[in-house]
This record gives sequence, C-alpha cells and structure tokens, in this order.
Amino acid sequence: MSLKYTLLGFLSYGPQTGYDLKKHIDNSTQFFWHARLSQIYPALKKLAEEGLVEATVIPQEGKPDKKIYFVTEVGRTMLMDWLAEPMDKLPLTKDPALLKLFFSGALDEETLLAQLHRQLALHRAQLAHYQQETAAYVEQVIAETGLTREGVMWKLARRFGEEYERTYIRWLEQALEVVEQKL
Amino acid sequence: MSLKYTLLGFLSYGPQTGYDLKKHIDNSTQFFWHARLSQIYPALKKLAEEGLVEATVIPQEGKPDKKIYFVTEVGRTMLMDWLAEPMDKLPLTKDPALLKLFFSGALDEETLLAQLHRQLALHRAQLAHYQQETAAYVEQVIAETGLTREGVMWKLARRFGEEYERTYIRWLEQALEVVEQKL
DNA sequence: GTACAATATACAAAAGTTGATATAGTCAGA
DNA sequence: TCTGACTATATCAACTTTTGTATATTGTAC
Repeated sequence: MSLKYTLLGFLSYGPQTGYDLKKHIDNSTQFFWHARLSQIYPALKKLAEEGLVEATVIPQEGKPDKKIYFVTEVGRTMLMDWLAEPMDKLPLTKDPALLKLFFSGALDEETLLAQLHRQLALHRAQLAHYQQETAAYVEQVIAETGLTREGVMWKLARRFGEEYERTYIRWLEQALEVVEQKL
Repeated sequence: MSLKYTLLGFLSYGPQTGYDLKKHIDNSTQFFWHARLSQIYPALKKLAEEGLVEATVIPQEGKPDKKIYFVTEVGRTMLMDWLAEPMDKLPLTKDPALLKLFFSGALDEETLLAQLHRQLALHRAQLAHYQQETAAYVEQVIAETGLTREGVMWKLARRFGEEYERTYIRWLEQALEVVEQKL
C-alpha cells in the first residue's frame, strides 16, 4: 500500500521512469521506505491500471523502451487524500539487529561484545552518511528544483535520520558499558 | 526468517504454547518484531518439521488440544549460531508515518500541523507505556524467572524503546516549530 | 447475557525478496 | 586492446512473508 504512495509522491515532483524512481528512493526515503526494482515496476503497472498514473513510451533501440510515468489528476487527488488521512496508530517496525541483541543474553561475553561493536561501527558510518552525502543531496535537490515546502520536509526527514542514529549510537555505547560490567 | 528465531528465542526460556508465545511477543519484542497468531502457528509447525522444536500435546476437552513446544538440541544450536552470526549491514526499516510526513509539503499548513500533533500524542503515549507498563513487565519477568543475563538484555531493549520515543518526540516538536514558522 | 480469555486452525490475498534475462554504451584497469 | 564492471532500462517466475478474516469451544468475569 505505502509503496504505491511512495511512487505517487515522487512522481508528483515530476515525470520519471521506474529506474529514476528507484534512484530517488535510494537517495531519500530509503531509510523509512525502500523497494527493489522488481517491486517498483509491477507497482507502476498497477497504478497505471487504476488510472493514477500514465506513461509516455519512448522507444529505444537495443535497450528496453523507456516509460516515463506521470501522475494523473485522479492520482494527485488520491495522494492528497492519503496525506491528509489521519494516522491513528504507531506503525510497527522491524529491526532484526535489535531482535538478535534481545536474545543475546545466552551468548558468551566476547561474541556479544563483538556484535555490539560491529553495530556501533555500522551506525557511526550511517550517521556520517546522513551528515555528509545525504545532506549534500538534499541541498542539491532543493537548489535544483526550488521546492520550498517540500524542501523543508526533506531536511526534516534527513534530520530524523541523524537523530535516530545518534540515539542508536548512544544506546549501543551504554549497552557496551552494561555488558562489560555486568555479564 | 527472523520469526523463526524469535520463536526459538522465546522457547529457549522455557516450553510454551503458540498462544503463550504470542503474549510474550506482544509484551516485549513487539516494538522491533511482531507477528500474528496466524503466522506463529504455521511457523511452529515448520520448526517442528525441521526438527528444531518438538511439542507435547495435552488433550483438552472442548478447547483445542494444547501443544507445548520446546526447543531441541538442534534448535538450540541453530539459535546460538544465529546469535553469533555477524551482522554486517544495517537493517532497512519501514515507517509509513515518516513516509507520509516526507511527502506532506504539498499539504495545507493546518492539516499538516494536525498530523504532526496527532503523531506527537501517539509517541508521548508510547513513551509513557514503555516507562510504566513495559518497565513493570520487565521487572516482573526478571523477578519470576531470575534470568540475570537475559534480564539485562530485556532492560536494554526497553530502554532503547524509551530513548527512541524521546528522540521521535523531540523531532516532532522541532518539526512543529519549523512548520509553524516556515510554511 | 455479553464479552473476553484460552487455544488452535485454515485459507485467500497482498506484499516483498531473490535471482535471472536482455542490450548497448562507457569507463577504468591489466 | 581486451576484459570486466557498471549504468541505464525493464521484465518475469518462483518463492517467502505478512495480513486479514473466519471458525470452534468452554469457562469466567462483569
């Protein structure tokens, strides 16, 4: 369901191919919504069947034809309705890493510490990524498209990622302390 | 895949029925791993086929027979292997609420503010829940079972939930400020 | 007397993952 | 210069995971 709106959302910024959409997703919503190409293309087809998007087909030789999708009026209305629709519950997320740590009391201390250190390194790298690559990307998109209101949301989303990583890192550091002293 | 280990993980604390497992999940891993009964029962059956768990069937009248599952040696080994297996990538999560906010630049300010306020209320409630119900539950489990090493992980996991909610709340508050001033 | 707790099963539909396939251009490295 | 890798672009089949809903029975709590 949400993938549908993800695609509509990005298409509302301007016409694009499925491949472009994948790029956009990887560069921005990846953190809170991701998808593979093999999921995106069928989803676009379905959106087209429902009349929410249409495509201009550009024939190419040798390569597959390019399909540039754009949102229809109906699609735009659907998107706006979804955006305005109140969210009454917190979404349930999944994090296999936390799950594993949760059950890791049974591990020997050395392995557990190794796991925690590994996670720490990953999250530190991710934090740096948000602060550098993502920040640059957001600025670039804003500069290019001059999306003022949307730009604000992009910045906020990036900032969420940053704060989330900081929290994760702090927590892992505390976990390391606890494990080193207690186990 | 992870559901399998979630079940093995809980069963490693002691024999239980599928129904019990559901309760445990709802009370603890729910935040980072959830599942429905209609997913749990077939998963248990599959685990049994693979020889990772076994069940003692206790006939009951009127009600369905009770199947108390327990982990086999093979199952325990699988679990430990999984726990020790290094995690080399950050898991990708999904959060439809963030997704919606990300695209909400197109919304009128009033609706957007309403959405943000709603989210804020939900996350404040969730924070309170972690601080009270969850904290009490964790203490109770620890007191009952005397799981020292596991207990540490339970506490850490609860704490993660708490910190996560704090971060979310702070972020929403900042988002409200930004939107009120900028849009 | 209505709801909920305990306990389990079944099945359809939707969503998501994996991995293969096709073609041509470009670009870096051996 | 040949090779291998990567970009651009899209499709498909097979499979796993998750969701949603329905069903069955008894006891107990309100």
